[in-house]
This record gives sequence, C-alpha cells and structure tokens, in this order.
Amino acid sequence: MSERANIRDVAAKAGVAVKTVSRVLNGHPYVSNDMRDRVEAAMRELDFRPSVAARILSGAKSNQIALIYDNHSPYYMFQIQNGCWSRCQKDGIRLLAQPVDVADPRVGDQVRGLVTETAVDGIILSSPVTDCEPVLRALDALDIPFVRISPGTNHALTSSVFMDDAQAADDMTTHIINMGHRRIGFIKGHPNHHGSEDRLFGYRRALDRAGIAYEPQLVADGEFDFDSGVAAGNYFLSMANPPTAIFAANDDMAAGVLAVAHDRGIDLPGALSVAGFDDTTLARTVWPPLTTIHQPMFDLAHTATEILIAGGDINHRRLPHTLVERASVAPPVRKPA
Amino acid sequence: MSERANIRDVAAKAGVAVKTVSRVLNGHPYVSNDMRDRVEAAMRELDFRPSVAARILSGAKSNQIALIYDNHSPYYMFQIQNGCWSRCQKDGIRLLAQPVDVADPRVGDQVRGLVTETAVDGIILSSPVTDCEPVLRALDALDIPFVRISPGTNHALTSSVFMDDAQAADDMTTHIINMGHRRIGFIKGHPNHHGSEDRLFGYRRALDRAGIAYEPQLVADGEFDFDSGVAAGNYFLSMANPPTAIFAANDDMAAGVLAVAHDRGIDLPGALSVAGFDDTTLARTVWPPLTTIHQPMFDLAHTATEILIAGGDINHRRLPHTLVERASVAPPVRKPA
DNA sequence: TCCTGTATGACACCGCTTGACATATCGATG
DNA sequence: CATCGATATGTCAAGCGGTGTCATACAGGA
Repeated sequence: MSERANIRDVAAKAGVAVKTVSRVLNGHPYVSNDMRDRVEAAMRELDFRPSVAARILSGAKSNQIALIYDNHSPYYMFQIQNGCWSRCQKDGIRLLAQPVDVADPRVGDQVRGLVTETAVDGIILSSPVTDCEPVLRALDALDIPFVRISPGTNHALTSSVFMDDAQAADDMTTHIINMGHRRIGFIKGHPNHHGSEDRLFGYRRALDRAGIAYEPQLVADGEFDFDSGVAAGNYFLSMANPPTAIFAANDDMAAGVLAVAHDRGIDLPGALSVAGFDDTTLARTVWPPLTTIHQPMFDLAHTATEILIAGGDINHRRLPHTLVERASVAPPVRKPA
Repeated sequence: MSERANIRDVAAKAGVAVKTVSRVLNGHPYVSNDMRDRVEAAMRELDFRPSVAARILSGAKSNQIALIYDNHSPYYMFQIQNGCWSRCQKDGIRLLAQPVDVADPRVGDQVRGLVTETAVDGIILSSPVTDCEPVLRALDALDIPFVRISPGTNHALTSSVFMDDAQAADDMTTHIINMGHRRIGFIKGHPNHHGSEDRLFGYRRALDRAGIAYEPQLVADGEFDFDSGVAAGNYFLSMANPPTAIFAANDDMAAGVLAVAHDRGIDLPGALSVAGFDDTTLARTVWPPLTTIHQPMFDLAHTATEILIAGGDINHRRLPHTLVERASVAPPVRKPA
C-alpha cells in the first residue's frame, strides 16, 4: 500500500502482460473491452499512477506543455494561465508556466533547456515572447510545435490566436465620437507590444472616417502602466485646450488618467471622459468604472491551447472583442459660458 | 549537433568514464578541479542537457517543486508565483504551478497524482490550500516535504511562513483611531481564509485598548471581493449614524466602499476614511489611493521556497508587515453644524 | 487455403544514477 | 620505510517504469 505500484504490479494483478497494461493506458485501439475493464480495475485497486518520467524516457509523449511568458500585468497573466489550464485539464495535460526575460541574452538558451530537459510536447508563447527572435529561433531548431497568443509579426509559419486590436480601437474611438466628442486624446501602449501600434492605427482610422483631423499633440506615449497614465494625464490636462475625452491603450493607464483628474477636481465623466482597453479587474474597481474593450484573454489562451493539443495544420484564429460600456465615457457637458 | 548529446557522449568527448561525468553533474566530493573543468568544457561544447526524466527514473532528486494554490486574486498569485520563482531560479529548480479546487472532493487524489507522476521534491502550499485537510493528509502519506504560506491552523508539524495579521489589523485600526475616528466600520474577509479572523481580532483589540466599545453592527461580512465591498459599503452608508471610517480586510473590498462613496457623492477622505489591507496594485490605482497594510507576498513566497530548498528542521518564520499611508485615511471633518 | 484485422505477449531499450569493487596516487603515521 | 587512510578515477551491472518493435495466435472473409 505504501509502496508505489508500477505497471508490472498492475499487470501481475490483472494477470496480463505489461504491454497490455500499457495499451490500456494509452488508449490503444486493439484492446478488448473485457481486457480493458480488467486492467482498469487492477489499476484502481492499486492506485496506480504512471510515471511521467518513465514515459518520457521511453520516447513517448510527455503530456506536458509549457506556457512561456514575460508579462508584468498580473491580471493578464492570471487570465492567460487560467485559459491554458482549463483546456489542459480536460485532457489531463500538465502545464508548465515558465516566466522568462525577453531582454536577457540567454533566453534562447533557457528555452532550449526547458524543452530538452522537460520534454514538453508543445509550447504556448504569450506576448511579447511571441516576437522574441532568440526564442523563435530556438523553437524552430528544436522542431517543436508552438502557438502564439497575440503575436506581432504575423508570419504564417506558426499557429496563432489573436484579437483585432485595430478594429477594437476603432470601435472605441467611434463610440467616443458618437458621444459627441471631437477632441480625443490617445495614450499609446508599450512600444515592444505589437498591439500598441494597431490600437493607434484604429484610433486614427476612426478619426479619419469621422472627418476629424488627426492632431499629433493629442497622442501621448505610454508604457501600459499606471504611472505612464498619470504622466500622460498630466500632459493632457495641462494643455490650454485639453481634450474632452482620453482613450488609453489599456486600463492601467486609464486609471492613471482618472487619478490625475480626481486630483485636479475635474468632474468625471462630465468634464472628462476616459476610456480603457482590456477590461481587467481594474476597470470595475476604479471610479467611475471604465468603459473599455473587453479583450478575451481567457479565451485566447484556451483556444491557443486547443490548437496546440489538436495538432494539425497551421491555424490562425481571430477572437471577437466587445465594447463594454460603463460610466467613464459620457457626452461632454458644455461649460456654462 | 542536431542529435541530442547524452552523458556517454560527454564522457567520450572528455575522455573519461561515464561515472565521472555523473559525479561532476551531481557535485560528488571526490572530483579534482582539473577533471571538473575538463568535463564541464565537454558538456558545454556538446550543449549537453541532462535528461530530467532519466534522472528521476533512476531515483535521484527531480529538481522540481510544485506550488499548489487555489486563490482567485490575480495580484496575490502573481506575487506568490514570482516569489517562488525568483528563489527557484537561483538553484536551477523547476517550478510547477498547480491550481486546484479545495472544494473538490478529489483534491487529495489530484495532489497525490501530481506528486507521484511528476516526482517533485517538495511542495509549497499557499492559502487556503494550506488548510485543506485532504491535501494535508495526502502529503503526509506521501511523506514529502512541504511548507505553507500563511496557514491558518498552525500545527507545528510543518514549516510555514506568515505575517502577523492580527497585529497588522491592530496597527491600522490604531492608526485610524489616532486620526481622530471613533466610529470605525470593519469588513470581514472570506470565512475560509484564516487571516480573516485574525484581522478582526486585531481590530477589536485596538478598539479595546483605545477604550472604544465594540459595536457588532459596525462589522460587516465580506468575501474579499469588490462586490462584497460594495454591499458592505452600502450597508454602512445607509446607517442613520454611519461610521466615519471603514477598514476593509482587503483592498478589493476597500475599493468597493470607495465606489459606493463616489456614487453617493460623499467627500473622500474628508467625510469618510477608507483603509485596505494587502497593498495590491489596486491600492495605488484607486482614488483616493488606499492607506493599507503591505503584506509581503513576494517575500513570503520567496522565504517559503528558501526553507523548502534548504530542507532541514521545521521552521516557522514571521515576516514583517508595514502600514503604508496614502490618501484614503484622514482626520474626520466635522460637518458644519 | 491464404490473407488480413484483431488481440496479446516477450524483450530490448531509453539516459541516467548507484553500488560494489578495483586501482592508483599521495601524505601522514608509527 | 612500510603502512594506512583519504582522495581520485574507472569498470561493470543493475535498475528506475514505461513504450516500441516484432512475434504470435486466432478469428472470419475472399
């Protein structure tokens, strides 16, 4: 009881060959129902757990996949991990969550180490590792299947899952315009994240379509964190003719703008509308709750895992976003002149 | 180059016995410096990566540990994971982050599966898995070392790392009292999290010491999430004689109170002080930024991992908390009567 | 009767560690 | 100086717990 049962014990108990147990274990086709039942009973009785190590060593699949990430947003990573998880669980696949530093010159090596040492069957890359050349090269050389979540460079060589950042930004900008705003500030995202450019693109496209001239001074740099949102907020609200609405490329920065506005005693959302992007927990938590774009992180990860597990051909899947309207975007109130 | 090198290749390349390479690999004492250098050079040249699987199978340590959690706070888990990570990395130890559901009757089984299948060397339990009987029993039976982060039941049988929840709550309550408040509401945490009780205890102790009578109607139930904070906020602010300050057992609930206050147009922090607990990103993000207790999650996890890796005797370590003062707690302003 | 599909078994092998032994060198000890 | 113990390396075989390959056996259809 205390000693751990191995496949031979099971075979003995069931009175069959070791190989047969192995067949049952792996769902091999040529096994009679009788036999399967008998073996499974023996396994249950002995509380048999196949050793992953032994399996790997003998050249089989490891039933393990790795999620490689380098993202400093807790909420984002939590969702991504959970998405991968939920899919893995269904097939009893083990998930190794592996943080890396894309700026470290040894990333390629680390990834190679991970793959060869743990013998994972496949890899999921989350942004921005999706566009880390050394990692991509290592993975190619290793000849291991991988799928990328929200990659930037969309070369057709690998499967990927993503949302339409440009369209989403366009949607939001249009929404703001429809509320009656004409001067709309935009805060860009971190330059190493590809989505940033797309979001800016969508903002400009919506402006264009509405016949509103693009003003470069209404676009501020940002890095996806609260502090850069604060900085951008201060920049905008110090202008002689500040925008009546600010659209930040993610929720954290939007929260920063909100903080600045509160600090300056600006009436929200009357005197200033603020929109976010991502729909993290922050969006609901902050005051006023953020009108934002819901990025389906969980689904993105879930789908990526699905594709990886299914194997097969290269697959690109776009997932839908939604604009979630809360209280932070409203029609501008004219100052009583 | 493309074929993966094994220990025999290394031995051949270095012109030594396989056994010697193994000795180097495992830091065996009787190896000369010359030899070690030679072998290591060969390993580097061949880009040799010892197979973890083979190692495990032959009875050695796996150099893998698992972090088992069931916590729905992204920020908390992010910090915990990172803390474990940073320590593991130093020793080249692989970390398996494994979510479970403490309410699932099969948790014990799942944990047993994890341990026997992956052959991890040790386990870190984060709250509330720290107090999940089936898991604890499984681990005991498996005879595998584990350490607990912020456990409730503090039986001396296993190592643990924690903070002084009661003292922290006491500190905060005292801080609020010192600001001039006498009617202080408290929002309890989730009942399955042991820290909840301790925090309530600290609140009462501080009240006692200050000679303020404990009023049960000033204590509301909560579940550590934003919504329960909103509910509690509404409860308090609907009272005929509402508290002038509210101390929530975590930041999320404090944010909920803030939202209610904003909604009702209550002046913050003048008419209502709000304090949180944990010092998550939320605390800085919200308006006004929360005065809160900094819980050293990263350090907790780092230390837990340290203890696990070090092995040795049972060890209980208390880590210091700090009260971080931001803007959400201020002296009450008397209403102009 | 021969062949093909189904069902089971025997056995080597994956890459590494470990233990039992065999040597060999080197200083210290009596 | 002979001897002994500590240090340093090698040989060999066994084994960890599975899976792949190949062989085998029996069934029914052509």
